[in-house]
Amino acid sequence: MAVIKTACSSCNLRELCLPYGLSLEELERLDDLVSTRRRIKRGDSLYRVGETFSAIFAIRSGFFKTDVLLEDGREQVTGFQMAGELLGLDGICTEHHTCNAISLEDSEICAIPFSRLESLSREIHTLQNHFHKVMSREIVRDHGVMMLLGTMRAEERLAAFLLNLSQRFKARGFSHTEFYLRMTREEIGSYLGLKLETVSRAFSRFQEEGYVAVQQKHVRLLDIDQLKALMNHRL
Amino acid sequence: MAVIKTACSSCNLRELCLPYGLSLEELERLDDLVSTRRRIKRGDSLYRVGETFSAIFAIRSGFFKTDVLLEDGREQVTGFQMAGELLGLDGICTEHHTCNAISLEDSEICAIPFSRLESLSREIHTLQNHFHKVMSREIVRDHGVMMLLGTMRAEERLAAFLLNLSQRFKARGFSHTEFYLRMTREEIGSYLGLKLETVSRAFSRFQEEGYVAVQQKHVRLLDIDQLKALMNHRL
DNA sequence: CGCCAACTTGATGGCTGTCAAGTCAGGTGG
DNA sequence: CCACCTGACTTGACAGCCATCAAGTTGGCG
Repeated sequence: MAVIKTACSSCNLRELCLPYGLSLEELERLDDLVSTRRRIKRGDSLYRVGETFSAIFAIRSGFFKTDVLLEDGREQVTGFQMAGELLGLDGICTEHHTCNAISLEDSEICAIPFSRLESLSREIHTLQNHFHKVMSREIVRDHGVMMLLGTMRAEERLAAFLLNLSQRFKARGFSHTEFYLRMTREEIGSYLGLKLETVSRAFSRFQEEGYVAVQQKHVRLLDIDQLKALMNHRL
Repeated sequence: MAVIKTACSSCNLRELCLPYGLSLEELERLDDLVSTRRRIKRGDSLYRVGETFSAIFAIRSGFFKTDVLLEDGREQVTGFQMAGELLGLDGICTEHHTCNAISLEDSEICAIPFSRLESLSREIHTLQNHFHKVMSREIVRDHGVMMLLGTMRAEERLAAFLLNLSQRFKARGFSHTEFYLRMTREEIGSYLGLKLETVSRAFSRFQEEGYVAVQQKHVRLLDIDQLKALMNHRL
């Protein structure tokens, strides 16, 4: 677990991450707060259910999943997170983490001690408001997932999932039509409320229809409009 | 839309609602902020998708649902809210509401202008932290719903739903074994990702098994342990 | 009293889960 | 460098849960 000094002011994710909208002077104050950067190896967890919560984490590079486990072993993946996104918001309410955060590739995160974040956001209005927006965005995102799980059929869910990834890669300057999936079919399935075989079959059908080209974890979106249509109506 | 002056300091929900943990002096400052109480008639909406967000709302009495609509008409109920709970957190991130909040019985709400809530929580640490916890709790709650929608079967979902209501009524001093459902079978179904017929059948089976006694919207929980067992394992 | 929305119950079908076999890709060790 | 091994993935056959369609019942309200 390497620890490196980091600086938001020089981070190229600052327009996506917590610093969004801050002035230079404010940025420097945030630098003091973001104390440590940590490397997390693929497969390792950043935090686990039950651990005491003391910091939220910004992903500097890499890819994570969060999941919740039921007593009988069933797993629900609650989200996939990429660079610039925050992890750990679930821990605020009970001061203990309520899900597991597991890295899906070698990653780097910035730890932000929560009590100090609260102090600073009492002083910097912009930071306070932005943090509230980030939490609210998480709530809205969750509502989208509930919609997906509650009303959509298998292929609609997968289309929505791919389009969401596409958009997020685009926002980070990567190709929005071609990318590698960091997660397994089983993890996609868990997120979408489907079995891995169903995910696999949906991929195959998308390929037959010419909407996507899939080879294992490599995906190319060939017809985004069709995917959108498929997600909205039911064709 | 009647407007009445209200006071957190004299509200009997203050231990459940936003004032939780505040000192008397702090409570009085919150009173200044919670400007208006409003009555919402059954079936009316408190806010709708797209409206500009300016305040969050605390439910003083009554019962609400929040829902999201898909272009093709599909509805997902994202939650049911009762006295002491907050509505409108979804609107913070875009400054526009992203779901509809509809009252399921005649209700009263307190409007809390959001910018003033932010100001005050920059001054009152306790209020700031409590507000963060409320938002975080909402995120955790959503994860629970995702688990429910993603991994549970119809009867498990209904059992989880009934037990959740039971617990929340209990926290408000009402019977946790006997209550009226404010929502229709269709709304329960939408929340649980099921069709109304499936909800109805699950109720009937619970009744046959002696777990509950149902008559339309009146529910009595007869065997809470069995319901819990049904939710966790799969029997 | 009659209407209508909400609910219950039955019959049928289809989507997705389950079980099983086989393929593919990447990593390890000889 | 190649053979082997393992985990991830694909594909097929079948089954079951829940959706759909349909008819009938109940209860509340004008």
